Amino acid sequence: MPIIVKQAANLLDLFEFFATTGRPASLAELSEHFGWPKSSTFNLITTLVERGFLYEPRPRQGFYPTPRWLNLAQEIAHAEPLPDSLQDFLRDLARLSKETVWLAGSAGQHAVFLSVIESPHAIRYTAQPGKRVPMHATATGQALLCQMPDQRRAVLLRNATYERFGSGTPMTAGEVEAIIQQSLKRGWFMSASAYSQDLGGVSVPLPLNGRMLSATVAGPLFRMGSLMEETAVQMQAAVKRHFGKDYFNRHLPALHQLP
Amino acid sequence: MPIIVKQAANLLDLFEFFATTGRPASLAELSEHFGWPKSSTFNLITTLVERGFLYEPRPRQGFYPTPRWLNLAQEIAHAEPLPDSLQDFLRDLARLSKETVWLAGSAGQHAVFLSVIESPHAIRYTAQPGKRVPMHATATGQALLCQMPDQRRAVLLRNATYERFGSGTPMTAGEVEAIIQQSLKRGWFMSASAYSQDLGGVSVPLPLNGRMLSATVAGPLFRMGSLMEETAVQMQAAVKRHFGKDYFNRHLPALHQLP
DNA sequence: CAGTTTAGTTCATATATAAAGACCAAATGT
DNA sequence: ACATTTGGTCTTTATATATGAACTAAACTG
Repeated sequence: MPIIVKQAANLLDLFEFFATTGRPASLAELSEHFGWPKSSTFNLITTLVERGFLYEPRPRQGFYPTPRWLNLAQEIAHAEPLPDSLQDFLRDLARLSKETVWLAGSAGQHAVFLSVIESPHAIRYTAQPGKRVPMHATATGQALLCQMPDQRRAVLLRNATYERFGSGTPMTAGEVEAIIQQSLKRGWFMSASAYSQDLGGVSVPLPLNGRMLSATVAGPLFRMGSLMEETAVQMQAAVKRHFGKDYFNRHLPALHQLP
Repeated sequence: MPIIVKQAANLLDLFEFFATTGRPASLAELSEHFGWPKSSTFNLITTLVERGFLYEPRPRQGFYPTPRWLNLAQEIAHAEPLPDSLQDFLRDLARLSKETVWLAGSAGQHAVFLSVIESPHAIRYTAQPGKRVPMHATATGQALLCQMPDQRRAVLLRNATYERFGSGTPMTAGEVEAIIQQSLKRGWFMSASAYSQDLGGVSVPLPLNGRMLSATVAGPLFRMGSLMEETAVQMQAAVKRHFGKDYFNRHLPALHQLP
């Protein structure tokens, strides 16, 4: 249903492939690995080479991405950075909670993870930047939704596709809206197996100079279950420490402030 | 003639676009900027969003690449790094020569710039990682060619397309081979307007743990013209400083060593 | 060094896809 | 509150493109 541009997606696959293998790869290897016809693989590689994104570190030992990727990615990240204060804040959360923590933004009907610090526990929630979860069915997403103008939120929730992911998945726009209002009154957003099985999490909205973000702490329900309220208090305190005592008053008056 | 995968190239264009503008862009903006139909632009953006490579920093203010790009690029760069010693070496060359210096590897018939430090002079040679120049017609490329097994070099030179770029461009495989032999005997590779007009440069081959690299110092001919020999001596000395006194003996016995 | 296997390249064509245009929604201005 | 403009989405189809197959060149192997 969604229109995927095949060769753009293939290029991303290739990019991810090199990131995980970390080794040069020959045409034959790539063709084999992805199940692409040799000729197609050839064309794609040629394109990348022509544009200076792929080279041969060692003669006849295969191709590898040039530092150009890193260069461009750094320029991009540098121009519209997640402020250092945010990274500090995240690190703080990670340290206090010992669970996996992340920052998310929005993209259509989904929340996208922008920065992740994984828990040190062996059993933990695992994710990386770029991971997407449905906005309406997750605490992370709801903490984004609550920052939108009412009208836009209404539109988004109307167009959402309501699928049952777990026991607590909301199935109508009304339900989601109710959860959001209730969460604002409570002061934090909660998820407990609504989207990811056995996952418990606490999210807070985090508007920052016009950017619409949210922060989440999450882990296995058996660890998080009883600690949610406590985690929420910690999170709000951390927000105030990092972004100013009156941060919520100024940017999120609708959110209940915990003691 | 070369087969370019259009949508892969478009994706690269988009990537580069964000790196240069550094701002979020809406579908309409992108469509307008590239002259792509709205529908095509939509499809491409959708693909990127679906894969977690694009998000909306601010509601309705357009899309921007997620940190995922940076993440992957860092993993890639980290797994097969240009050693720090190489970067130090480059910096040293830049400081000594006050000209633009770079490191290059090979990709098909071209040399690709992997790392560049630009001259502080207002009039200087400008380049960035990913830039490609024909292997047979540049000092940078010839310094790579000389490291190949004779047979591979022969094949490459046979398949090369000989185009006249400037006064000194070699036009046959034989000419290139002669230049290479002569340069090895001299101890360094020279270019003077053979490919880039008014550009003078000195290159040395730089094989490093199996990798086939070359280093080049280049600037406008009016500055470099009389300093080539001197620059070459400095470069060889720098190589010995950074990679060991007997580096050339061990890795490049064919290269004449300057006093 | 000849024979065999593997790797890379080219090309015609069936097929998947990019794009034109119509449509819809939501801001913005009056 | 209405009209207008702007931004985003959907669908159909002509067309550009991905690919199978055939080919060439290089690397092994005994």
